[in-house]
Amino acid sequence: MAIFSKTCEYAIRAVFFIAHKTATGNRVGIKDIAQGIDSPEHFLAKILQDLSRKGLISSIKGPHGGFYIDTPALARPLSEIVEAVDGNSLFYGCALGLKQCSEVNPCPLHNEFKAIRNRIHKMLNTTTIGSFNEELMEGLLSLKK
Amino acid sequence: MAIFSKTCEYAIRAVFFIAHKTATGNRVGIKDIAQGIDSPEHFLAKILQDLSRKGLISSIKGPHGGFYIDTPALARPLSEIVEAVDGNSLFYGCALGLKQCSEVNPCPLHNEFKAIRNRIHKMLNTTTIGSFNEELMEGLLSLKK
DNA sequence: AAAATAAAAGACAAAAATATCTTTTATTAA
DNA sequence: TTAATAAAAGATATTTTTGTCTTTTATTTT
Repeated sequence: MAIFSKTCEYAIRAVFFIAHKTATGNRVGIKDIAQGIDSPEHFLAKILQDLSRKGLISSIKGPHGGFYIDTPALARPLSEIVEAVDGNSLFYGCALGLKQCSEVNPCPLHNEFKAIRNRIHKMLNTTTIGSFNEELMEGLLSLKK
Repeated sequence: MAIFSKTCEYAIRAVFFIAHKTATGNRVGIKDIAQGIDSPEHFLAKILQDLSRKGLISSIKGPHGGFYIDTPALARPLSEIVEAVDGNSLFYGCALGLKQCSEVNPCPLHNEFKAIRNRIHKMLNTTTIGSFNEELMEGLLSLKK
C-alpha cells in the first residue's frame, strides 16, 4: 500500500503545481494542471473542486480564469491538504485498524507507530504548500510520471 | 488513509494471534482466530490460505487441525507478512505515486519520505512474528476492536 | 446581447478492495 | 469404512476507489 490515496497524491501534486505556476500571480487551467502532473483531467477536476470548496485553493470561472493559490495560502501546511482528502487516520489511526487502540489498551505496534505517525505529521505540518516553488521553477523537482 | 490495507491489518493481527496461541504447540482454528481478532471469518480464511501457500504460516486439515506457526517461523520479521500482502510499495514507493521518482529525479517529498519509509522498514524488519507472545499471554496487548 | 471560455456539477462506468456463501479435499476418529 | 472435522477452493456479492463523459453556471470579450 501507498502512504496516500491516489486522490491525495493527485491533490498534493496539483497543489504544488498550482502554487509554483501562480507564485507570480497567474492562474492556471485544469487542462494544464492535469497535463503538468500527469493525472486524469476530470478526476482531478473533482479533487480541485473539493479543495476549492474547502478554501484551500481558489478558482475563477470564465476566460482567463483558472485555479490559483494566494500568498497567505502558500504558507499553509501540506497537512491540511492531506487531512482534507484522506482524513486524519494517517496521523492518528491505529496501524492495525483497531478502534479502541490507545495508551491504556495498545495494539502490539502502538508505540512504534505512534512515533512514526508523529514524524509524518510533523513533517507535513512544517512543509508549506509553497515550500518547493523555487526548486520547481528551476526544474530540480518532478511532479509527473 | 491507513498505513496498511484492511487485508494486511487482518493478516498481522491473525499472525500475532496464531503465534501466541501456538507458542505452546497447539493449533488454532479459523473460527477462533476470526473471533479472537474480530475479523470476517471467510475473508480471513482467504488471507491465511495465501500466507500458508507462501510458507509464512502452517496449517493442517481435519479434526484437531488448524493453523500454527513453528518455532523457526516465529523468528521471521513482520516485514515478510506485510510484503506478502501489500507488496513493497510502503518500503520503496514514491509518496506522490511517481514511477520515475528517484535520487536523480526526486519528487518534492522524496528525501523526507525516504527517511520515514526506511524507519518503517527497519522497524518491521526487527520486529519478529513472535515478538509479542508474552505480552499477549499476559493480556497486556490487544488484537481486537 | 451573443459568443467564447473555463470551472462546477451531475450522471455514469470500470476496477479494486472487502466480504459472504457454497462446495471440495484432506485428515482423523469411531 | 463411515461420519465428523477443518482447511482449501470456488463462486458471487457489496462497497469503495478511481476514472470518464455530459450538462450547467459564471465570467469575460466582442
